[in-house]
Amino acid sequence: MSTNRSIRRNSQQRQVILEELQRLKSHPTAADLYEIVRRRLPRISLGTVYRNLELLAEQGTIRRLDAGAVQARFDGKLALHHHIRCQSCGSVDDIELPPLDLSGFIPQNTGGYEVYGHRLEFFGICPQCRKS
Amino acid sequence: MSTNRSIRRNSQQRQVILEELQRLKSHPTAADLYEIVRRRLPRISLGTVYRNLELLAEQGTIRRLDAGAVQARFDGKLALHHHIRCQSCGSVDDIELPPLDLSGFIPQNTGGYEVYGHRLEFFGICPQCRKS
DNA sequence: ATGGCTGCAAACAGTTTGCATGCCC
DNA sequence: GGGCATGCAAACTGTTTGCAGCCAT
Repeated sequence: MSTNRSIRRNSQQRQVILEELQRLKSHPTAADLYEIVRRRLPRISLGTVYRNLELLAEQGTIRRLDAGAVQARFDGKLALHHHIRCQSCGSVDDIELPPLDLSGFIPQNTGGYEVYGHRLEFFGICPQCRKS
Repeated sequence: MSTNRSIRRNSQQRQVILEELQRLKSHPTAADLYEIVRRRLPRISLGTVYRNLELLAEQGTIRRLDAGAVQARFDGKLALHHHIRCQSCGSVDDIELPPLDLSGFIPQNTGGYEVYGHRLEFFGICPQCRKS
C-alpha cells in the first residue's frame, strides 16, 4: 500500500520476472514464478521475486489477485449479500446492492471447470482510512 | 477441504464461537474472534478457534471469505477478464464471460466507503480435480 | 560514485498439528 | 467408558525485512 517514490532502475531480474509472467497464461504464485525465472537467472532469490512482484503490482504493470486477503475472515450470516473490502486496512463490510441476478451470466466456456458459484466483491477505502 | 465424517459433539467452545460470530455484523478474523470469545471462555486457545471455524465452515453453518486464497497469485494480463478458482487445489484460470456490464449495479449504500471497483470471481472444481 | 537493487538468511504472521488430557454422549 | 475435542506449544507456510555488497545510471 506504500508508494515508492524513488527512481526505478531496470534490473535484469525485474525484466525477466515481468517477461515470464506476461508469457504465462496462468496465474502463478510467487514461488511458481521463482522456479520459472530461476531457469534463466539461477542465482535469483525468492525475496527478489516478491519484491519485484510487489513493485510491479504497485505501479500497475501487473495485477495481484486476492489483493489484501492476508487473513481469513468469517461471516456468520448465510443470506446472500455482498462485501466491500478496504484496500488500505483490509477490513470487510457488508454492502447493499440493488437486486442482482447474475444467473444469466453463467460463463460460456468454463475451461472444463464444474462451476459451483461466484462471488462479487467490491473494493475501496473505508471511512476511517479516508480520513487519513 | 477434507470431510470429517466422525460424529460431532456439541462443545461449549464450539457453541460460544458460533454464537459470537453470529452476533457480530462484522467479518472477524480468527484472532478477532479469539479475543471476543476469550471474554466468555478465558482458557480457550487460538487453535480451538481455528479448528471450529474450519469445521463450521465445512458443514455450511458459517461462511469463510476469501476461500482458498492461501497464496497470492499474479496476473500479467491487464485487460478486463474474470477468473475461476478451483476449490480443491486452489488453481486459478481465466474464464470467458458474455459481455457483462455491472455499472448499473453500483452499490446504493456504501457504508461510507469510497468505491474503486469490483471483482467478480467464480469458483468450482477444475478438470484435474474432477477426475479424482 | 551514488543509491537502488540483489542474494542471503533471519524474522514474522497466520495457520496447522501432535500430544496428553478433558469432557460430551 | 470411549473417543471426539481441547489447551498448549512446536512446527509449517507464505511473506517480509535487515544487511553488506553489487550494478545500472
